[in-house]
Amino acid sequence: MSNKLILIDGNSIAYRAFFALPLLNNDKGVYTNAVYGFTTMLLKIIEEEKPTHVLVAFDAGKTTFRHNTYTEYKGGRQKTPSELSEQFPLLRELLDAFQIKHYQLENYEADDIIGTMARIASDDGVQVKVISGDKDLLQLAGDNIEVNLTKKGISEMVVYSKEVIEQEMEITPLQIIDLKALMGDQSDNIPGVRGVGEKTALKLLKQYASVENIYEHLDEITAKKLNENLTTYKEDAFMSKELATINQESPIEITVEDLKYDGYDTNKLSTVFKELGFQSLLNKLDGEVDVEEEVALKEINYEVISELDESIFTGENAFHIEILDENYHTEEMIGASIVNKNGNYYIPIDVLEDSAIFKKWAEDDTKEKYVFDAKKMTVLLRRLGIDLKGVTFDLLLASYLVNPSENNHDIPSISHRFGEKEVKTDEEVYGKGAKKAVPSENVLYEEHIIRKTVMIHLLKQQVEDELIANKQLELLTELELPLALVLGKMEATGVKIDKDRLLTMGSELSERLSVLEEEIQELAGEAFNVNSPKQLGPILFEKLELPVVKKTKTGYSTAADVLEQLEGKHPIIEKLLLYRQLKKLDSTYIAGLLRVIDEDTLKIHTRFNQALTQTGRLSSIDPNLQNIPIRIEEGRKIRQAFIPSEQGWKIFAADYSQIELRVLAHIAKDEKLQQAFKQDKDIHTQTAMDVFHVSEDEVTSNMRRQAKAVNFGIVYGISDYGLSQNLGITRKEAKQFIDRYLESYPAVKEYMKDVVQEAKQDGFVTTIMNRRRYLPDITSRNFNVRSFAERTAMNTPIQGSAADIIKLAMIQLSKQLEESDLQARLLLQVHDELILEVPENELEEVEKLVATTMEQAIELDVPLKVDASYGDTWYDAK
DNA sequence: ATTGGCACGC
DNA sequence: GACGTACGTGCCAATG
Repeated sequence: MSNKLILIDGNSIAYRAFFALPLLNNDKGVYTNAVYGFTTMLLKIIEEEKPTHVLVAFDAGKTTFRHNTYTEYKGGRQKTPSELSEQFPLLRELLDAFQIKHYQLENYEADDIIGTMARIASDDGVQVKVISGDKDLLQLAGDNIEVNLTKKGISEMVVYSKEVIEQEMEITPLQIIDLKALMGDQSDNIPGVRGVGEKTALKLLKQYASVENIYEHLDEITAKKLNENLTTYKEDAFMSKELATINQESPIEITVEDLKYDGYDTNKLSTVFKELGFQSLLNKLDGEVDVEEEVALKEINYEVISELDESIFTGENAFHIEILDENYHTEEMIGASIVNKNGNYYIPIDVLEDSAIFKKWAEDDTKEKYVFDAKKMTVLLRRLGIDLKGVTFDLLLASYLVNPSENNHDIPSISHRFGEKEVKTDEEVYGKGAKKAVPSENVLYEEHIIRKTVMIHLLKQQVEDELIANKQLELLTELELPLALVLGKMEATGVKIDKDRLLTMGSELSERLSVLEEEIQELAGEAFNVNSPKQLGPILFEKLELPVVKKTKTGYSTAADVLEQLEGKHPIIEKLLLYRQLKKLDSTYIAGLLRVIDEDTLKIHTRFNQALTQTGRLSSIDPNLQNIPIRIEEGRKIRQAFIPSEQGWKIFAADYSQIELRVLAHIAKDEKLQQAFKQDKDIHTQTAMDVFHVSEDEVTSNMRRQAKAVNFGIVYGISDYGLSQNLGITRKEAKQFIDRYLESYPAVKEYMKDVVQEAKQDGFVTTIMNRRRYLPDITSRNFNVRSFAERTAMNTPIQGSAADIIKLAMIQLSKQLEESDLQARLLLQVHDELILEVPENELEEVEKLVATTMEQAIELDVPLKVDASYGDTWYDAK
C-alpha cells in the first residue's frame, strides 16, 4: 500500500473552528470550541483518509522571515481573541493523545513547513493531502499533492487537485502566487499593484503567465492607467510575489518517517476527551477503553437489611429506590436504600414491601427524607400502597433549579459537578441498549444503589447552600417540591381512554390513508413510499417539475409550508397535505395512544418531566399528553377518546386567558397594556388598535390577525424572521411591525432593554418566583448567537413566570380539593390549562373553586382570567 | 442505535 | 458577509 501523508494547517483550522462554533466551555469554564471542532475534523480525516503519516503544523511567534522583506506583513490584523489563544495548549495536548506529530519553526509560518514537507514527501512518491482553510495553500497542488479547503464552517471540505484548480480558476496552482502578487491580499496586508483586482490580474496572467513576463512585455500594455500603475508599483509587485510564495526549502528538522501515524491511543484520548468534556465524542472512538483505566472507587460498607428495625432511622435520611428503566409506573423495582448518620442500609424490595415499620416511617411527615426525584419515589411507593410524606429535599429538583441548562440531572452527573467522584454512572454498572441489565452479582448493584444514596445525603447541604445563596430555597420547598407530589398523584391517577373509540377512528383513518396513498402514487405515476421525504422530493421537483421553494441539508424540503405554497399547481399537493395530517393522527395519536393503554384499567399514565425545560414549563412523555390535537377538527376528535374514569363524571377544563401577556403587562409595568386587561379587552384587537392607530371598529380581521401574530412573537420570543414566516411577509415588514408594537407600548420597550442589560450584567434572567436561566451567549461576538440569547432574555421571564403561576395554582388547588373533601381530581396540565375529572354533583362547586384558585394563585397588577368548561369527553369540554 | 425531516401542542 | 432563528415529544425513513 502506498503511503499517504496528511499535512494540517493547525492555526488555520483552529481559527475556522473557533469562529464556526459557539463558544462552548467545559465544566471548568475553559473554552473548548476550537479544540472540539479540530477534534471532529481529525476523527473524520482519520476515518475517511486512513493516513499512514500525519503532521499538524503551527505558526511560531509573531515575526517571520517575511517581516524582513516587509515589516508591515500581516499588519493591521485583529489580535487573536484570548478565548482562542488559551485553547492552543489544549490543542497540543489533544494531538499528543492522538499520537499525531505537531511542529513549529522559529521565523517560519505553518505554510512553509507544510510546503517543504509536501515537496519532500511527494518527491519520495508519497501521496500528500494538505488541509487548511487558507486559499494560499492552493499553490502547493501538484502531481502527488492535493489541497483540501474547509467550506462553510469546518465540517465540509472541498478537494482541490491541480486539475480542479486549472479548470475552475483557469490558472495553474503556481500562478496563484502571481495572482496574489498583482491583486494583493487584504488579510495578510500584502499590497500588490494598486488598481489591479482579481479580474485584471487574471486577464494579465492569461496573456503573460507570470509577473516577470508581464514586466518584460510592459510596453505591450496599452491601457494607460494600468500601464502607469504597473510601472509605479513594480517594486510592490515583486515584493508581494516574494511574500506570497510559500517557502519550500524551510530548514525543518523532521523527516517523513518521523510523521508515521499508527492510530491513536484510545485510553489516552478518552481521558483527554473526558477532561475537555467531549462526552458525545467518546463513543466515536475505536476500540474499548481499558477498564483498568477507571479509577477504582474507595471501598464502601453497607448492611443488607433482612428485617427492618426502627433503630436504623434517624431524624434525617437519604432514601432511594432503584429501577432499571425509565417508566416508574410499570418498571420493576430493583432495591432500596437508606443512608444516614447511623450507616448505609440496603433494603431488598420484598423486605420493604412487607415491613409495617417502613410504611409507618415513610408515611410519617415528621421523619425527614432526602430523595432524588420525589415524584418518582411517590409513585413507586404508592404502587406498594405507601403514601410517602416528609420529603424535605429533592436533589433532582434542586440541581435543576440551580441551573436548568445542565442536561444531565442524574445522580452521578450532579455528583461530579459538585466534585464528588465516588459513584459510577448507571451505564457503567448496568450497560446500555440491549445489553442493559442488573449485574448477576448482588454487591455490584447493591453498592451502586448505596453510593447513589450516599451522594443524595452528601450533596443535600452543598446544593441547598447554593440555592440559599441564589435566594431560591423557597422556590424548591414551596413550589417544586409540593408540586412534585401533586404531579405524582396526577400521573398515578391516569386518564381513562375510550379504547373502542380510538380503534374505530383508527380503522376509518387507515381506510382513508390507503385510498389517499393510491391516489398520490397514481398522480405521481409511480409507486413510492409516501412517508419518505427523500423519495417524495425528486418526484415533486424533478418529475413533476414543481418549483423548488426551500432546500434542506439533504435535499428538497417538502414541509407543509412549502407544500402550501405549491397548492393549486398540481392536484397531488392537497392530497399530500391531507395524507400527512391523517398519517400523523394515525401513527402518533391512534397507534401511539393504543400502545400505552393499561390493559386492566384502560387508563394511560403519562410522566411529567419537572426538571427539563429551560423556562420552567413541564413536559410530558410516554405518552406526551400536552400535544393532543385541537386546531383542526379531524384531529380534535381524538379528544373524544379521553373520558372520565367513573360513571356520571365529567371532564373539566380550565385555561388561563392570555396569561403570558398579562404577565408581561405586570412585569413591564405598562400602563396601556395593564389598562386593556383591567377592562378585559380583546387583547389582539387592542394591539391592532395601538399598532395601527385606528379605533376599535376600524380594526379589520387582517389587522387583528397580524396583531395576534405579533403578540405570539412577543410571548415566544421569535425573531423578525420568525414573524415574517408566520405572516408570510418580508423580514423588513416584520421588523416594522415589531418596532411599531414597541413604540405603542413604551414600557414594554423599556423592559426589553432592561432585561437584556440585566442578563449581560448578571449572566442570567429570573422569573416572578426567582427561577433562573443562565444566558452565557448574551456576550457572544456572533450576531445570531447573541440575538438569540437576547430574545431568550426577553421571553424567559414571561414564559417562566406564567409557568410559576400555574404551578402555584396546582398546589393550591390540590390542597383545596383535599381539604374540602371533594372527589374531583386533577388529571393533566397543558402549560396554561388544567384538566380535571369531576363528579356531576360537584361541578358547580369545582367550577368556582378552580376558577378562583387559578385567578388568585398570585397577585399581579393585572387580573388573571380563567375560562372553564366541561363535557362528557375532553373534546366536549370546550 | 442515531440522524434528519416532519407534524402536533402551547 | 454569513451565520439561523420559541420550546418540547414522537413518528417514520434512512443510515451506520
